[in-house]
Amino acid sequence: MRKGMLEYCILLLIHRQPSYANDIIIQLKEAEMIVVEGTLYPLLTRLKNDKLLKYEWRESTQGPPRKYYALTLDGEEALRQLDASWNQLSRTVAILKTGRPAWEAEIR
Amino acid sequence: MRKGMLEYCILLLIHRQPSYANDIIIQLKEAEMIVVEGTLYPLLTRLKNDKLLKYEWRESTQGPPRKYYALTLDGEEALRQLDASWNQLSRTVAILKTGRPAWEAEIR
DNA sequence: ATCTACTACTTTGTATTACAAGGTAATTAA
DNA sequence: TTAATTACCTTGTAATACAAAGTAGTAGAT
Repeated sequence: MRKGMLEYCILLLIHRQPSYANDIIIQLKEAEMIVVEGTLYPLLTRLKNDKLLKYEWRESTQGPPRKYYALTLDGEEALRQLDASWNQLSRTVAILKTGRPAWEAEIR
Repeated sequence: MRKGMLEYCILLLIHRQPSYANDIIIQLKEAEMIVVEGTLYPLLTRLKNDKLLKYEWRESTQGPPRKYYALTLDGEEALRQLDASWNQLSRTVAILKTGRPAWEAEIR
């Protein structure tokens, strides 16, 4: 069920604050979405190639430098699209649960 | 983003009322989730093989007989699991949108 | 100085989900 | 008997995510 959600979650997260891979893994874990490196790195690379993300190298006080990712303008636009898709998906589930659209759920 | 959601949506729908393939496509379309035959039939077959669904043949007044699918006990249990996963996913998105869990969203 | 541990990033192979396209078979109507 | 309709099924492909293994830069201990 989580498939395809990861991209959305990552864009949400980076939209709040530029982050590097380990930041992202930790923050997703706090939101109870477990992700491993082997999933995350290829996805970040793809999002960068698709021009939704950009990155800059930043020095770390304890270890090698890190790629800090941030949204591009295209990324902001993609995030708005994904917000819309998520809202649509929520409505779909609500309809399928009740048999009618959520906005008329209160009708007796 | 919809990946993996289809199984949940189908179980939700069949839980409400036993249905055959075309019923399911129409009801999903009403809930604004578009699915085609080539996706649905293999999925129904898999869910049957996994013992989450069972079916019975029913005559139709205008055409060949139809396979009406219904949930098995295992299917009901799987649906409860998927409900929990969906609720978790909703919480995750809420957390990632605000930076904090939804249940403390009202704190000023 | 160099060895070790740690951190960060990367690659390869595999399973799963969904779609596109095309195909088979039963029923009804012309 | 042919054509149209309905219902179900199969094959090949793309995308997502994971497991596992690998590469390389930095810091600290000896």
